Amino acid sequence: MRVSREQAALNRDRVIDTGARLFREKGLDGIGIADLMKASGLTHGGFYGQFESKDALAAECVTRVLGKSVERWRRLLEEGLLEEPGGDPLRTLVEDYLSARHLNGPETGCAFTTLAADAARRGGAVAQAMSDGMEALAGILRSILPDGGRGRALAILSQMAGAMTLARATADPALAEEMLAAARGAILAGR
Amino acid sequence: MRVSREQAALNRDRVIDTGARLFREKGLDGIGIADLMKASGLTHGGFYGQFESKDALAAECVTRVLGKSVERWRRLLEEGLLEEPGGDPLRTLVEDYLSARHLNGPETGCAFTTLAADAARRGGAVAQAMSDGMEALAGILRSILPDGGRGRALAILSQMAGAMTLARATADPALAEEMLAAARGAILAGR
DNA sequence: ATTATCTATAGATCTATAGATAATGC
DNA sequence: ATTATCTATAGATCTATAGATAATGC
Repeated sequence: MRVSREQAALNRDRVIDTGARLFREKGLDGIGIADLMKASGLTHGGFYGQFESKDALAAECVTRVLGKSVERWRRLLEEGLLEEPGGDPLRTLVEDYLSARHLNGPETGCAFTTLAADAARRGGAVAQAMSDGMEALAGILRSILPDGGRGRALAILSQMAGAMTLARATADPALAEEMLAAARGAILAGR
Repeated sequence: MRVSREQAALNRDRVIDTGARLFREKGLDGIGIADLMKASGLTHGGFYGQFESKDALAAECVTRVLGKSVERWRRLLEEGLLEEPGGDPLRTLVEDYLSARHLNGPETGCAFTTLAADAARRGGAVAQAMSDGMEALAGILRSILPDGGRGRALAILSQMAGAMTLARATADPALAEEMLAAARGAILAGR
């Protein structure tokens, strides 16, 4: 039954990865600990040896997901710079975020678009993880904006998150694509 | 036990109002039928005589909430026009939406900011109600934009919804207010 | 006779905990 | 000896339905 410390750490890590996916897919109230642990290949009761509560796991998942977004944005900017030294870094990020791939893959996408309302309701560590992620992503945006303004970075961040959130809530694929295109246009024109 | 048709219609209406509030406050998965009916002054089992399912009620609630937003926007524009004939209608709407009042009152606020992610997961009638609301609100925005462009209207709509959603998800009130101010600035400058 | 609402329940799920087990790490 | 994981369960909640009740509306 018992595994090595190393394996236990890997198991814990896998639970966070599973939560990161299932919470985005089903919402924080849409998946239970038992199913989450089963999807991680562990049993229900084992959860509470690794995490204090469901909220604590949710906060770790949000931190991980937004950390992955930071990594992705940095990589996109690096690669874009290498491929095309005089390119348009903001366009690179915006087209990646407001893409059909992101629209159709909420379970692997930005936590803002799937978990922001849940975070607002729960507050605490989950909301703190959201705040930290916002600061980090806004910082990246500032670094590639001509004036480097924090306000402009926050506006772009919320424009991107809002457009993807509404596009997914739509019953009409054409309206969804219009929403994304409109936001891409507004962000890239407003400079 | 049985009440008149008129009273039954009033009871049904009250359940929708209760759902409109509690769903926004707690999320679609955060409140059950039994508690919702109790909050409406009725018993659990009575629900299924009035609604086919929880999803069906949720769709009616989204329709009602976004209908109220349409009413509110129309009223704000009418009143603004009466008070100041040469005023700034877009500013009126944006300042009302991106306000501290709206930030602190999700249970009476725009459905986009509280229920969009849930609608994306559920699809069906709930997502259809979201789509219809988006079209209606975008139409109002178009009517007050100088070029009347649908793209610009959709961009403004998602900018407003996104900024409020992220502002509420924040653990830091200062960051929340920065987010709202940034979006107000971006929308009103981008004309 | 119809029907709005009621009580009661099925059957499934929820978070969290208690205590057992068995392998690790000292 | 410690501890990662297990089984089992408490106690609460979930959606939905069945069948009873009693007042309305014909």
